[in-house]
Amino acid sequence: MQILRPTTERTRAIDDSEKAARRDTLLNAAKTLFLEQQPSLPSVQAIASRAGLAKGTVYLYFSTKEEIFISLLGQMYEDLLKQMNEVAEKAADPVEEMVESIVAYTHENPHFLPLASMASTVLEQNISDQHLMAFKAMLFSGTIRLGQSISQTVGGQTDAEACAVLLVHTHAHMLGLWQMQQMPPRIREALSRNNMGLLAPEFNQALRTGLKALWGGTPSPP
Amino acid sequence: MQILRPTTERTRAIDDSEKAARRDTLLNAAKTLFLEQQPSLPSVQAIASRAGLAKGTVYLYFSTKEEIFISLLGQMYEDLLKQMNEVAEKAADPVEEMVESIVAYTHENPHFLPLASMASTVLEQNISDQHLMAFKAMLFSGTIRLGQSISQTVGGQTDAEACAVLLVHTHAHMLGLWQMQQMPPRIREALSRNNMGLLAPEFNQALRTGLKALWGGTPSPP
Amino acid sequence: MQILRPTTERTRAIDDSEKAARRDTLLNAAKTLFLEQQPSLPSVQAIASRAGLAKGTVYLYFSTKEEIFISLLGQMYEDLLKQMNEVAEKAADPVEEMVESIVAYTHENPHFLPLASMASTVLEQNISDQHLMAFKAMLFSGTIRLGQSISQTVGGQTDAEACAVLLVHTHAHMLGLWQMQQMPPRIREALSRNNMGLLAPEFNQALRTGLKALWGGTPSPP
Amino acid sequence: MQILRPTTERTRAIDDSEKAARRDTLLNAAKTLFLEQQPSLPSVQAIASRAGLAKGTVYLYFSTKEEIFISLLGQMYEDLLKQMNEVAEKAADPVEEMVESIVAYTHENPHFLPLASMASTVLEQNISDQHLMAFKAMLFSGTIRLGQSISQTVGGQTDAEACAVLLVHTHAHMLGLWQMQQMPPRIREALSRNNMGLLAPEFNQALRTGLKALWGGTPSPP
DNA sequence: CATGAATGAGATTTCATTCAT
DNA sequence: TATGAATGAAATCTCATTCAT
Repeated sequence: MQILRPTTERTRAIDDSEKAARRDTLLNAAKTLFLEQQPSLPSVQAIASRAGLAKGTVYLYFSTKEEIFISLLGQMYEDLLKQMNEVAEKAADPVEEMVESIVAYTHENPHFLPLASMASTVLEQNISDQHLMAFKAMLFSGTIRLGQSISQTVGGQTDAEACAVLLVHTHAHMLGLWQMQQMPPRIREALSRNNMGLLAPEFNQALRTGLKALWGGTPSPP
Repeated sequence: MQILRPTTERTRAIDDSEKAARRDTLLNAAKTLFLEQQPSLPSVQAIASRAGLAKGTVYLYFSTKEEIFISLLGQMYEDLLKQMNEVAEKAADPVEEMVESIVAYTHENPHFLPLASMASTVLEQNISDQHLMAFKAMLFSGTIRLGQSISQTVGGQTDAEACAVLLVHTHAHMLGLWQMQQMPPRIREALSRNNMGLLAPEFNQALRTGLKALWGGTPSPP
Repeated sequence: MQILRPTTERTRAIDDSEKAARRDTLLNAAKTLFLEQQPSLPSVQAIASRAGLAKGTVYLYFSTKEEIFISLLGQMYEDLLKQMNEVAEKAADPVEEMVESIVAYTHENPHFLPLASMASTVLEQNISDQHLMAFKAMLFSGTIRLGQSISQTVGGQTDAEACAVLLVHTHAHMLGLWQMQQMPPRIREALSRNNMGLLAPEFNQALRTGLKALWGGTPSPP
Repeated sequence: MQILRPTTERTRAIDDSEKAARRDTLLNAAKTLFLEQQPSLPSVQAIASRAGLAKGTVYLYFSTKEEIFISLLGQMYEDLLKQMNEVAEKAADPVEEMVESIVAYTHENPHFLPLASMASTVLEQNISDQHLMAFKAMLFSGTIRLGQSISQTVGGQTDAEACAVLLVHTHAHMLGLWQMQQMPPRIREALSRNNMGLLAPEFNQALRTGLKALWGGTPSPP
């Protein structure tokens, strides 16, 4: 009696879970290739080959290449927001821990900020309004929810909405800082040699500094 | 004795001023076209035609298309830094006035932030190390200088270096905020209709808020 | 005693009449879609969807897309030949009435001539020899039969074979005329505006003229 | 002193005659390939390779693949009309000689009728209105001119306009006949084996028969 | 019988850059 | 210096057909 049949042996994704798995395979292939050839998006052919599928198959799961990467990015935002939420709910010093959460996340997901930086200039240019709105809606609800968590944790003095606004600024700050320090290693070294390291701020440290300033008005619980 | 020959009839730029003029013609054409078809960069053919020149001629003045736009962007950063410097030197409330200076500049130069947002992901990917370093060096010295001005204006409690660091954060914040609110008008409207306006913060106002928080620790002169 | 089970709920065509019905459903879907998007053949996916079936099911009934349309075309030729036969058997002026029969048929079946025009260049390129021969055989026997009818009606001076040859010419003439006048409406209007209407002859009238000339030698019965 | 420099050594078509030559090279490559793989149009890549040029170069001379073939077809119609004109001007029996002219032309240019048969269903579907109108205008003026020649030759009883109309019918008949006899050799043989040769009329002979009937009313000069 | 996931060949077109003239 | 012809690498996306389920 056969019970265990490895799903990987199926050549067709028939039910929804198999389809989701195949979608994930494609997303992973896209992620891997993007990491290899940053900052340009890999071609659909390359993604398909890496996933062991045909080019046409990719278009069964995503309707444009950019949709693949928005999807990847959306997943990451969701993960990050969830992780920050968990932190916010039990943190003694939410700001400090949020920063650490972001820093850790970007470290574990090195394609997150490169992709996030392409969102407005590249990715959002070739996806349907519907997908874009879904992405934004997810971002919105996650931000609101996180704002509420933080507000509750730090006490009543900062309301949820103010927290949400601060989160938007946090996001902007993170994006901008990352782009500033983003450059080919040889350029970074050259800047460093010429004492212009100011222009290539170390991301983690700069983020801590920046966010503390931004959230500074928010009193930590005594 | 100079024989009068109308410069407009000359088809070749012989001396340096003529060359500079031709370069400017190209930069202006590039700027105009970019404004028309944001957020994608216009083609070299389009830039050349708009400038009344042939495609090959563009490559006598710039070695890649991206170099044109980095050049345009560099000019704008220079202008903005200079303008902020003037403000910083005589401002009563430097932070307030710096924000207004940025807001005014971005208003007068609507291609500034779109281009700045493409710097790390698009423009810097296809220019020579040399040009990139020149761009960074200009940015560096401008930042240092502005930091000094601000430091002097606000008094000795905040040193020049700290001001430079704050300027880097200011830059990051501006970039990130702009990217967050950047989206097709119909998406903006849809967000607004769904009470998700939080995700499309009004740039000027958000920048004021953000920068005040960032610079907040800096005491204004009594 | 037949148990009532609504045929529409059956998802499988078991007996031959059900299979024929399903085939007809597909043919109708193909016809409708072709009329909508002339002059290109609709996709198999579109035909299947319109018929309420899956794409793979189409291939249970036809082995290529072109076979669907050859089938449709064959049906129409059969109908037309039959209709002309009826006319020929009792007509006072067979040529005159044949023309009217064709004109009426093409009017009632607007997809007939567009498809017939694609026969040699598109449809016949992707069907099996067997199907092509069946199509030709049907055409042949129909032509022969009609030739005999006409021959009998008009009297012994024109033999059946000569009539069949004239029918082949009739067919050719009809096809060619239709293709000449076939063009996008805006082009037709432009031709008309420039007094080049000669190139877009009105089909019905031109067919009458042409066929009268072709059959002219055939004496009508006194 | 170098005088003769073979134009074929130039790698760039600078002046108009060189450009025309290059266009011809492409048209010839297209013609050759079409003859080899009739009835499908060769790919642009194949045409470019055959011409010893790059794919992009093709698009400097033609804006779509279909434009190449309409151009080829237009050239052929022009040649044929001119040739028929010469014949008509001095022929004793214009109809007879016109038929021979067509037969000879189609024999020497075996890609003529295959392409002409694709005109309305394939070629005209992907070219600009402008090119299509130019094609039609050429056809129109050639037809008018030929009609006048014929009218003059045969004497005043058939006016030029009637001749033009007959030419349109001649064209239609030729197209239709060719399509009827057009089929893969093995099918032709099978028809023949089954005594269905009627359906694959020998083009030259059938054309003679058809055109004589069409032009029959036109009295030859005594 | 029916399904629809998977395939993968193919086709068009753009455009930055080079380099012969 | 200036030109613009030529290049050719991409890149996206469609769709007829197959075949595992």
